[in-house]
Amino acid sequence: MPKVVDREEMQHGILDAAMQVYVKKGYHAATIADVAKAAGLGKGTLYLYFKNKDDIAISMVERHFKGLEDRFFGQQMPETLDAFATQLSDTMNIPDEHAKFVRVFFEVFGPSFASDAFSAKVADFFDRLGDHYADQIKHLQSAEQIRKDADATKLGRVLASLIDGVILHKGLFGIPSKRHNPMRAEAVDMFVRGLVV
Amino acid sequence: MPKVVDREEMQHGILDAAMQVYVKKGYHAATIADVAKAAGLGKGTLYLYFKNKDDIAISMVERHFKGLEDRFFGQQMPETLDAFATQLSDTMNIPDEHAKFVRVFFEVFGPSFASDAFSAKVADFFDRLGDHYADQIKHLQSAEQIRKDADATKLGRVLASLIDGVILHKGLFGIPSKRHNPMRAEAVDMFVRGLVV
DNA sequence: ATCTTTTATGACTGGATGGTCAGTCATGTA
DNA sequence: TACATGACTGACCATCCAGTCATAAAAGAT
Repeated sequence: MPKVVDREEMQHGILDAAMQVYVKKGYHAATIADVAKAAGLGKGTLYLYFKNKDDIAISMVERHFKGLEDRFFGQQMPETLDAFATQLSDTMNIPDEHAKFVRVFFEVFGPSFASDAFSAKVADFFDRLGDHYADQIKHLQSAEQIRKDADATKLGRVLASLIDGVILHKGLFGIPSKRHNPMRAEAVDMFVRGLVV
Repeated sequence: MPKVVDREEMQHGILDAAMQVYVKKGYHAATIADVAKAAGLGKGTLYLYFKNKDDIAISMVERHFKGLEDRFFGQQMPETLDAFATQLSDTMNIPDEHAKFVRVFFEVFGPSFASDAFSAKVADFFDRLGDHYADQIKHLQSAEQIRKDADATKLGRVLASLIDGVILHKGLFGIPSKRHNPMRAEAVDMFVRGLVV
């Protein structure tokens, strides 16, 4: 048997390298040669693992969104308002590498939002997130933790926007944690105040 | 005197055409020829009014941000919490043409955020917006309209993020007004509830 | 009419880069 | 040691497009 390579591991390595390059130079300014160099590979080698430049970008987003999915949806149902608040705060405390990705994502996929299909796909993510929060709000309502006249569905969707806004601002403007932390706290506090009985 | 043309009017027309093209195809996919055609001009003519492709993008953003400046800062000091709420709701009710611009903006300038100078400039806009809202919150506090223990500065900045989040979501996902309106209302309500005495 | 200056044009060019492929290398098998 | 096969490479090519420029058109002045 000849030389054997773990394809997935290779792809991961290339994506890591690509990410570094894209965050630094931007996707369009970066050439395939740049990415290859950063990955310590020849240009042609990349094409053994990815179909073309677009394929790299798409794979990158898929890998990234998989991570987000866990982050946003992988929480347990909170039993108290305090627990909910803590979860929200944690969710908004996005790691730097995710934050930096925001820029690349919009550079690459900004134009894709012109397509209804693509747009719908991302919108769906936030709709589901809204629903997810709505469920938690409803749960807290039935547990008598928060006021019952709040419209859980709408509120969930707004919460998704709020969280996304806070995260995007960190990602785009590179707000350092020191400044971002109190902003998070205040955002959660603002929201929570609207919920107390 | 020979033929005379209103430069500014010409530039405006070109920017309008460019905007249409960019929103539809994306900035990088669009060629100068596309823009020229949309503007009903020859390719070379564009170079009489703009130095190069970048210049078009930059001028576009400048014109756009000037509009935003008015939109965000051109409000009078609210005397009641209700008035404040109405203003906020109006601010978030962004016109479609502004909303669509969001995508183009991020496509073109996403990578620019890697530069500290650029990033600082945009961040400054939102810091000023935060301060602007902080002033209004303070004013309402001294007018005994809202609770006095709220930290106006932090709250102002969070409000800026919230508003931006809501606007971005409309722009990026193309949420139609019919769905966006109740979201706005809920966002304002959520915020206002955190302010009542 | 004709002259003069500004405005308009689009064929052309030079540089850049995504993707290919003919050839080389590495590794395990017989 | 010879062989087989997958992994790797980078020079090369075909394409694309921003920006230029030689030429033509437009329009006010006289």
